[in-house]
This record gives sequence, structure tokens and C-alpha cells, in this order.
Amino acid sequence: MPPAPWPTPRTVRQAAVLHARLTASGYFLHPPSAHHLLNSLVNCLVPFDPLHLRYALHLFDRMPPSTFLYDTALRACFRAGSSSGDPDRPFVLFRRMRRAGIRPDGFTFHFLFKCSSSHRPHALLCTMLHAACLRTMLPSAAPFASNSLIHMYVELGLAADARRAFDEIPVKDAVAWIMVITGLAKMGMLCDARLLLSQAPMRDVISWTGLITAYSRAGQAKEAVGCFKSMLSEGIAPDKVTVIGVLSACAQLKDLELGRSLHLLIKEKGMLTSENLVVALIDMYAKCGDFGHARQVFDAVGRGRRPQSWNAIIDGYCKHGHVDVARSLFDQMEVRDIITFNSMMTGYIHSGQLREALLLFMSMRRHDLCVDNFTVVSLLTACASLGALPQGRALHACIEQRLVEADIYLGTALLDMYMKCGRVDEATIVFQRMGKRDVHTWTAMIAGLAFNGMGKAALEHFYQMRCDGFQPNSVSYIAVLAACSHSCLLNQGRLYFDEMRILYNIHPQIEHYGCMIDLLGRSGLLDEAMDLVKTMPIQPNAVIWASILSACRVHKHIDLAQCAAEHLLKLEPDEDGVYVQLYNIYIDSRLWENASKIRMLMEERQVKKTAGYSSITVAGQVHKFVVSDKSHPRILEITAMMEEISHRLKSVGYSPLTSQITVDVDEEEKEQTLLAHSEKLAISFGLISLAPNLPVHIIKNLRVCEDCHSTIKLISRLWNREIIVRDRSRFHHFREGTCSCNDFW
DNA sequence: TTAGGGTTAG
Repeated sequence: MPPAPWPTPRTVRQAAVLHARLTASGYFLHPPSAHHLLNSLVNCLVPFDPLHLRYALHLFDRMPPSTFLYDTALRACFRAGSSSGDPDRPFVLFRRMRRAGIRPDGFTFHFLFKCSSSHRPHALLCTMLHAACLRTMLPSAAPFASNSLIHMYVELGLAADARRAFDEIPVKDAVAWIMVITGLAKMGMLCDARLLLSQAPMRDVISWTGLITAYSRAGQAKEAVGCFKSMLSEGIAPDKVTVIGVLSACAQLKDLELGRSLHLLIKEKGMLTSENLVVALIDMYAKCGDFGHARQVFDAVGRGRRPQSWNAIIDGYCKHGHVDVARSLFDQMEVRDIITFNSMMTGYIHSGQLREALLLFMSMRRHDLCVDNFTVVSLLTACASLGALPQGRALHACIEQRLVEADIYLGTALLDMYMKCGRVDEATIVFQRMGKRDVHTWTAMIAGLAFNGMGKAALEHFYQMRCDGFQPNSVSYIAVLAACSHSCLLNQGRLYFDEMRILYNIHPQIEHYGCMIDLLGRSGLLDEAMDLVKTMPIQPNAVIWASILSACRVHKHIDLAQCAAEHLLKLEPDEDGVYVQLYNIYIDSRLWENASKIRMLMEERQVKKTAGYSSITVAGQVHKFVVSDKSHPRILEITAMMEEISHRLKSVGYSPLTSQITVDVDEEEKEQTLLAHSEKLAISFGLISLAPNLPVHIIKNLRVCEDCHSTIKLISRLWNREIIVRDRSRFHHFREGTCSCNDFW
């Protein structure tokens, strides 16, 4: 006797009633009835409350097992979402199914892949599932699983695996399938033809879109666009989701031409009703810097735009340096989300407006927004540029306490912060503990070692990076060449400068030339450096001429110094550093008259010398000193320490470099002035207030003077103390009487 | 009696 048409339960109570009726009538073990009950639960209840998953699985455990029931149980796991507890449950179910000898079908794998997309298990497990799918499935059952397989790899960010899954869909067999299907249709077997058609494994718009999205999300935008073109040539029409993926790739490539043609396509097909697509379109125009069109699309959406549209345009303005325009849009927004705040903060940080970024960060709490890993990356970047080590360490503690999810960006930002605060040891620990690294992580490590004066270690890391299969990019080579120049590794520098073009087709930019010219200049090869300046295909900028000028000072090359200074004064007439550098060169060479001309020129042009200062953090508090500073509450102790330093330095035969002082005063006064330099005050304070095992860490806004440099080397030996000084362009690590810069800075 | 791809922040 067929069962009565059972009602569809819409509440747990109704489900329980039906459960009782089925059990009482013996129909609980009748497959269609059992399926009906379980299906209703999965469709109506589980998606709205993951707690009902337990009830559904409880029923499932008591029903006679079948492929369909297992598929339904897996579907239940998927629909309950990732918040429903045990992320391993789908895999446990699958293992049980195999042990019970129940054959999986396309749906089984489909739901397993869907679960894997949301639960993000280990990549190895996904590969094993993929293999099991290939092993056990008939090709005719594949189409359900293949697109979800691609999607799983997309979610895991594994574009190459997504590609492999895509290639496994046998497109060449499509012809054979179509022949069989048309054959059946011609014989009048329309039902069979339709069934076969629904099962034929062919690449459709969804497979292609999956692959395009995979490439786009993995940052392989060229491949994404390549796929899009292949898709069109196979005669498959894109839909709005495809276009979103391709627009995102265009934005990465700054391919405005393709972006515009997509805009035309969107208009033709009337796709502008999708706001997701509108967001992608605004983002593409904004990232390409075409704000006219970006605004046109943005304005056309009108009031009631989603925050995503605002975010896309705000971020575009920030990335192109129009932070004020971005802020005015930010202020007009009614509902801002975490992305809005993070974009705006990042904009401020990259434009050097750290105070504004901090104010925004503090206002996030008022908007009930929790800090996430994007926020922490921004804050770490700010700490790195300020050299704010204690604050950076506090953020590290938040990561360790798992208050934010640690990922590859966060790890890289953390190691970069430690490097920029001169803590190579801590940066190295972060680097070594990172489970996953990418080219940015390696580059941050190499650059960090480079400007901390550890050129050889930097090059060893570069070697290791390539052994690990990472392809260096143009920024990696800037770091490598900077390592060579900071550590005076001339032969290696020449090698890498040629190699980047030959091996990777990376053409040198102004930064690469800058490093190379700096390296040649440091090595005393000023003629060769000038040859490179003359022959390079780019107009030399201020950095290039400043390198030449520095080299001229060290190698006493007055004529070339004058030539470099002339170029610099044309490029940056208001920059006091040039005047000071040239002035010092004249003083070193005892050309007093030229020196005083420079002074007059500065007065004439009203160029003010930037006031030098040094800061040191003790117990979380920043102490700032200027020359001859008497304002510190512990000035008496600091002065006593200064006197002790002076006394001990003299006892080992050190005489102050009073020749650096050009004001007409007696020797003793000159000595006093040198002794009152801000970095020496800060170091004295560090010595009296920090525990003896802690390094003394100073941040200086200008370059360290020669007398201070020699003095600090001696202090590091006499007090057996590590002293780290970050000046405006590099780090000096003083240990046991030597400095990591090898006296060239 | 089961299905499928999405945009914006580091």
C-alpha cells in the first residue's frame, strides 16, 4: 500500500509529529517517506537554525542508509553553514559511507566540495577528495561535481588546482556526447536524450566563470583575461558573474581599454541592474584612475547605494593620492562598514597623515566596529614608519592572543614592522614561524636585512627564496640591490643588475638605477656612476643626485659634488639637506668661502635647516631630545652620565671631531656643543633608565653626524651595550665598537 | 528526491 501524502513540516514540532506518525505506521523505514521527512528538515529548518542539524542527523542515523540519504546528510551539513560546530563532520560522514559500502555519486562529491569551500580544511584533504572523486565516479555523474570542485579551489585560493579541475572536464568529448544525444533525439527517444544532455560533462559558463574568478582572486589577472578570451572564442556567452570576475582582473591590470569594452557589453545586455556588477565597474574605473566614468556610474546608482560602491570609489581616490576627496565622500556616507574605515585609514597612512589615521581608528569603536586583520596591518604599517616598537609589540600580542586571524599579510606586516624598528632578531623569528610565505614576505625580509646593514644575509635569503620556487619581482630586485649598496657588495650588485633583465625580463626602474649608482658611488667608482646616470633611459631624480653627492663627500670629489648639488637645487630648491650636505663638503675640504656662500644662499632663499631630534622609548613612553636640551625632568642625571661618557672616551684616547663645528668659538665650547647633540642626550638617558640587558634604541629624524657615529661605536664597546640608531635613511647597529653600516652612510 | 559561479580594504 502506498503511503499517504505526508504533510511538509515547517517547524521542529511539526517534524517531530511527522516523525512519530511515520514511526507508528512503520513508514519510517520506507525510503520515500524517510527521504521526505529528512528533505523537509534540510530545506526548511536547517538553513535558518544550524541547531536543527543535530535533529536531522539523528533521524539520518536511524534510517536505512542509501546514497541519496548520505547526500542529503551532507547537504544538511552544507546548508547549516560553517558556524554549526564540527568542521570535520562531512568528512566523517563520507568515511562512514565508504565503509558501509555505499557508492558515492556526483551529488556526494558536490556537497563535500561545497562543505570544503566554506569550512576551508587543509589543502591536502581537498586534493584527496578530488582524487577520490576521479577514482569513484562515472564520467556521466561528473557535471554536478566539477563546477563545485573548481569553486572549492577558488575559495582556497589555489588557482593552479582550479585550472587542473577545469581541464579535467572533457571538453573534447562534447562532440561525442552531442552526437549520441542528437542520435537518440532523432530516434524519438527524447526523454533519454534530455537525461543524457543534463548529465553530459561539458564546460559551461559556470565552469569558465569559476576559473576566471580563481585567477582573478589569486592575483593572476592576465590569466583571468586570457580565459575570458578563450571562453568567448569557444562561443560561450559571459553573464554578469563572469563580467564581475573580468572587471576585477582589469582593475588589477589597469586595463582601461578592456574595462571600457566590458562597460559597453554591460549596457548592451542590460546588466546594470546588478549592484555587485556596478561595484566591480566603479572599482575598475577608480583603480584605473578614470574618476570621470567612476563618478558617472557611482552617481547613476543614486541614493541608497550599498557601502560597497562607496568603498570602491573611496579606495580609488585614496590609492591615487586624493585622500581629501575620499574623506569628503567618507563623511557623506550614512552607513560605513569596516572596509570603509580600513580603506580610509590606509589612505591616510600611505599619504603620511598618521594622526588622521589614528583619529579614525579611535572613532571605529564609537561605530561599534571591531578591529580586524586589515586594520592591524594598517596599524603595523604606521608603527613601522614611526618606529613605534612598543605599540607594534602590543599589536603582536593581539595577534598571539588570536584576537585577529593571523594570515600571510599580517605576518609580512609584522616582520616589516620589526625590521623598520631595527629588531632583526624578532623579525627573523616571525619570518621563521610563518607557515606560509609569498614573494612579498621574502621581499620584506630581504629589504629589512638590507637596510639593517646585513647585506650578506639578505642575499642568502634571496638565494633561498628562489630555491623555494618563488619568482622575484621588481621590488625584490630593489631590495637585493639595496642590500648590495648598503653593504658595498659591488660584484654581486653588478651581477643582479644584469640578471634581472636576462632571467626575468624585469627592466630597471629609477629605484634600481638609484641603488646601482649608490653602490658605484660608495665603491669610489664615481666616473662609472656618472656614466650610468648619463646613459640611463630615465631622467635622473633627486635620489640619484643625492647618492652622487654623498659619494662625493666621502671620496672628496669637489667638482662633481658641485655639479650634483646644482641638479639637486634645481629639483628640490626648498630641501635643506642639499645645502647642508654641500656646506659640509666645503667645510671638510676647508673651502670656507664656498661654505659661507652656501649659508648666504640658504638665508636668501629662506631655507630653514630642519631641527634635529632624537627619541627613545622607555617604559612605553617616548622621550624626545633636541640639541642642548635642558627640558627633561631627569636632566641632572643625564648630564652626569654625559660627563662620565666624555671622561671614559677621553681615557681611551678619543678626541672629539671639533673640526665639524664651524662657529668661531674656543675648543672647549665646541666639545660641549658636540656632547649636547640630541642622539648623545637620548643615549645617556637610555643608559641610566633601561635595564642593562636591553638594547638602547634611538630614532633620529636626520643623519647621524660623524662625531656621534664614532662616539656611539666607542660607547657600545665601553658599556658592552647594543645601540640601535634609525636615521632618516637606514639603521646603524652598534655592537662591540663597530657599526653595521661599515662607516658608510 | 538533491545544484552551480559574485564585487569593495592589507
